[in-house]
Amino acid sequence: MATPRRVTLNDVAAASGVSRSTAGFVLADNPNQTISAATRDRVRAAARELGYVPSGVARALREGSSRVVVLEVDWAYDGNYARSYIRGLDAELAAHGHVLMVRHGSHDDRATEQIVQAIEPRAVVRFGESYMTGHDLEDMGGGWRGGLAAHVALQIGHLAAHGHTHIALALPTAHSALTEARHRLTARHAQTLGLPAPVVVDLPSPRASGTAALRRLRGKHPQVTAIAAFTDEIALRALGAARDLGLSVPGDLAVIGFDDTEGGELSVPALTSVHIDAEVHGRRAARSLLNLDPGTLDPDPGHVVARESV
Amino acid sequence: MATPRRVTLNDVAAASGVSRSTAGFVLADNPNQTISAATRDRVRAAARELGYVPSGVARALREGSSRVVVLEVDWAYDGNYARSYIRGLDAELAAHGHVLMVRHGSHDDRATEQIVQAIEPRAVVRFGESYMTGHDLEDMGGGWRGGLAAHVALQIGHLAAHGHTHIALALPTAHSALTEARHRLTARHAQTLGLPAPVVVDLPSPRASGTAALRRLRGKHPQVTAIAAFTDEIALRALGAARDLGLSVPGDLAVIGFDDTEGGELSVPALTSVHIDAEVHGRRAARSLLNLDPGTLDPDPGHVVARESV
DNA sequence: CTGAAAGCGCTTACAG
DNA sequence: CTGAAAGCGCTTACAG
Repeated sequence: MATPRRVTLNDVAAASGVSRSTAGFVLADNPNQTISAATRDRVRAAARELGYVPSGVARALREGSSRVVVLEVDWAYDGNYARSYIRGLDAELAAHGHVLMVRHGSHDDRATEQIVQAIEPRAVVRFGESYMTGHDLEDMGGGWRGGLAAHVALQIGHLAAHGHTHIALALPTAHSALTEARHRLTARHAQTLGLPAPVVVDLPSPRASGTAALRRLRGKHPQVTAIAAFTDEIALRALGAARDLGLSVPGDLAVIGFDDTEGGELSVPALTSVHIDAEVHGRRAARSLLNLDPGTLDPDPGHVVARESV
Repeated sequence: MATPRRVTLNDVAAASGVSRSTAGFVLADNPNQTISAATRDRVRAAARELGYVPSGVARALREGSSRVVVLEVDWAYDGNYARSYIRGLDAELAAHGHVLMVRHGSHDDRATEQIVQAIEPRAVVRFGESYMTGHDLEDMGGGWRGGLAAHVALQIGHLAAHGHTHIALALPTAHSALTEARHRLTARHAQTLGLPAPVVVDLPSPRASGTAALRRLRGKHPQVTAIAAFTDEIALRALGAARDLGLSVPGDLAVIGFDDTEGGELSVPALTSVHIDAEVHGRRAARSLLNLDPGTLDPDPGHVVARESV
């Protein structure tokens, strides 16, 4: 079973009776070359007929980088944000002849280095990066219009609208630029609303540890009546801990999630959360990476899904 | 800011005063060439000093495929199986100079084709494939020893041990080779235990649909006292549906998950599930892909985490 | 309007 | 023990 030899540009050239150069110019739609319509048609037909697909590897060697974009993500993510972001990024890259690959796990520089050496991607993106900054994204990334700041405002605003003033922000154990940004934005919005600065709490897994952490929080900060969680996952831990402590939710303690997962829809009580559609974030990130005009797509503003936990 | 030109084999050869060929032979540890120890040392030192890293792209062009392995995964997965599988696969590939990349989303052939064209990976693996088959994996993949069959036996056996005889298997809406395998293996093990063939049920999202589906199941198959779910995620839907119907768990209906997620630990009632560590599966899949000796690693047999739902 | 040629960086059969 | 050379498949400046 010899692997069928791949169809190359040479084959296309031979089949259409032109030189490889000419075939290449036609297929690349090279604007600095004028090729007769007849030749163009012949070359295109031959390419189609032979099922010619350019070798990405050869192209990458020639051009200095491949048409691959690598997205680095940490482990925990299953919310709507990640899914829709990746969907958007993927679709937009595909529309411009690029391919998205994701790299999982904790990312030290050595691993990234290895990938760069292995496939020389056009770009390496860290998940969540454009969500925080968005400098060049006209207020879309970290901004107040459909960005992280806006989503934080939705979360804290919902709690405030239900009369909560002393809020704890539950962040994951491992800090990152994104947790910092969340903290900063949350504090800023609380201030805007005239609320005291939120205290930060770590509600770790497994369940018993989370419960212990919530008990400590209640002891140290008895005024806290609501928890704003970094993710639904962490909000679910808050729910479990509250239950272990015999606290009623939302009576004794309100809990609001972030990024609306299915787990939140099914929890007891059902979790109130911020729903975020990041497809446009993904699309714009793709365009920005490819140095294309960002376009006029507006990010979805997000909304609170009010269920039972606030 | 001119990008610092990459260090090539030519640079190493020049720096150590040998030809490119000789440098190449040394760095590849080519066994058909005898190179004097002095030369070898000079070349190695120069490579180290210059920070030489071979270009994966050039190598791929020359060798016909890159040292990249692509893992295709569908969307929903966040259990221990996937994490540990990917961890093992990644580590083992890395140990042999390869890099793992994952491709997300539903995988039509066109997308796969594009990736193959773009980076010519050494292999493309579908997530879960080796879990089902495992022909060449000495009973490890689909087999009864630390494989899918064994894990299914754990799940159904736990239900049987609690006196359940009429079991429903909750499969995802979208069928695949893996759902087929689960069904087949579940039916087989039920038969082994002398139980009637399990009925299959689809408990879809959103919550209301899942509830309706469970109601129909109860109407049609009133004898069913337990649900064995394809994943924890689906088990959680069963829990939500049972709650909506006023059913007590496990009193009126027992539910057992699969692949032990954090969501199951936090649910109400807490979910009993099958815990699976697939690191060895991942490692052996890597070795098999690379045509290496599978080694002597034994897969973790898995175990039931008994909580409150059975 | 079209073609011959160079070169991206590597591996390795072949000739000394 | 070491080197000159071919070739993987592409793109594109240059010469006709």
